[in-house]
Amino acid sequence: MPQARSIIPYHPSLEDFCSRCPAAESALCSVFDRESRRALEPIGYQIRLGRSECLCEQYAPADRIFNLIEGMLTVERTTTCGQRQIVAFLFPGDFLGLSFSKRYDYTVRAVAPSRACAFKREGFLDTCERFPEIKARVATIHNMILARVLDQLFTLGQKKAHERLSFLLVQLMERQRIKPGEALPLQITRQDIADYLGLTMETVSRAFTRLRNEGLIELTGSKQVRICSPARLRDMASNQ
Amino acid sequence: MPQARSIIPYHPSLEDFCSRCPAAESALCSVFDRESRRALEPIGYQIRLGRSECLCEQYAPADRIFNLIEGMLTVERTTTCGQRQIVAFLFPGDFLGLSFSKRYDYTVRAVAPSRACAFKREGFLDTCERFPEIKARVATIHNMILARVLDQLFTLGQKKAHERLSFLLVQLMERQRIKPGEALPLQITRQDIADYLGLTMETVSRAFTRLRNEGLIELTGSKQVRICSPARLRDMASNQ
DNA sequence: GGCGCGCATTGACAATTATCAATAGCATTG
DNA sequence: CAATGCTATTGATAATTGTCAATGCGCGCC
Repeated sequence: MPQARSIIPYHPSLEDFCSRCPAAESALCSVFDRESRRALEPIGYQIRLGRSECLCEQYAPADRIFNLIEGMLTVERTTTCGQRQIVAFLFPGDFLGLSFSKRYDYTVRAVAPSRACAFKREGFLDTCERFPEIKARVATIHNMILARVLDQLFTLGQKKAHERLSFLLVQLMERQRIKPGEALPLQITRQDIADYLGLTMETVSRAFTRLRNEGLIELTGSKQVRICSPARLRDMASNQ
Repeated sequence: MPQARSIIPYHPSLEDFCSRCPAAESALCSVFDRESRRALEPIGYQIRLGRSECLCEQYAPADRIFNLIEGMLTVERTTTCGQRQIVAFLFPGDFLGLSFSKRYDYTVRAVAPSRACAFKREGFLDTCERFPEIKARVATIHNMILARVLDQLFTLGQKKAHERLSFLLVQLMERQRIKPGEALPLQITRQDIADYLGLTMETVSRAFTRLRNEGLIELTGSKQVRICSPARLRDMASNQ
């Protein structure tokens, strides 16, 4: 398993980092004031990840928390017998690490070149103590995570292959704020999609073909989709 | 949808209620001292539920939180087209209600005659404010819920019918603290199991037969199982 | 005890998805 | 540009699960 390639100390230009951060308005740290941010400096890093490198690995001590700035990550679990389940895709602004136990329960892997802020867990929690808003924010995030996982659970339990794929496409569209008609960049492989939806690569591929034949999507490349009819796709995902 | 049948005001014998509560050592309220318990009196009820009656319903205003004392509940979501997904089974001592939004996202239904304590949400939260332990406790509970849902997600995404059933049986065994060899009371129907595991009733039935034929379980009645080999059942659930 | 009702099991068959294999597309590299 | 390797698509077939129907079992009710 490839590990993080380059780790860049957070200082000295943290002001720069944060003021130019593309995830600034959605990231957790946006609630911190300038002073607290300075307090975060000595415990912070910025991490760059290449494709398929890991931000953290299942069973490793959970001593850091992260904020994704740029790129796309998967949260996944793999069994000894090689089955992999992806439980989430993460996008810029997403925060991770606090809901886990002493050790990471999941491996977080980059599907595209990514950039993340990492903080020593303890120090970060100490800083958080001084911000009541942040607790509410973390609680909200946790609720959102639970809600998403429950949506996924419902999908895996009740839906057919093409419905599951519709569900994922709608979700990716919303999370990446793609407007109707705009091209949706997938970034992930068919295998990633399969491991998220509890299917095989081949079934996912056939589901793509089916949605294309029904005129719901256009495949403008194997990793780029145009959503022709978001409404009908949504119906496909939720209803019948 | 049948609603809660009998609602009994919490007072006047709250002391009695709590001191005799079979869920006392595991329930959330165990951290409250005598004084706080008195503060809960005016906002508390005790609710009795008959089979298939609901403690709360999807989309209803989430103004109450609950502690299950006796019986067994399902947490479920149903779509307009009639598909039902059970996301959890609840047992005495289990706490529910705080992770939800303004409205309940799920229906909570009794699968057996049950008894629960209900508290007005606001008042309960106010009381909680005075107990720092309770926040940690609630956080722990939420993490446990998330962990359980993720286990279920993994099962639905990666496992075959008989493996899914093994997973559920192991879980029921552990949650009800059944010792090896002891009879495991199921309480739930085959349909409930199917709706939890993302299968049909018939497939669940066949999975039972298969586990029986392989000598992992004995069916001592359609709602009572003896686990012959917990270890092998666990293997079946997790491994291959 | 007999009757009826609901739930569980089993069988036959259909639909869906997985598996295996072949081929195609596409990008990177020498 | 050809070669290579990886990913995606498609086809044929097998395995799994769903659907529909028949039967069995247990339990409460008269």
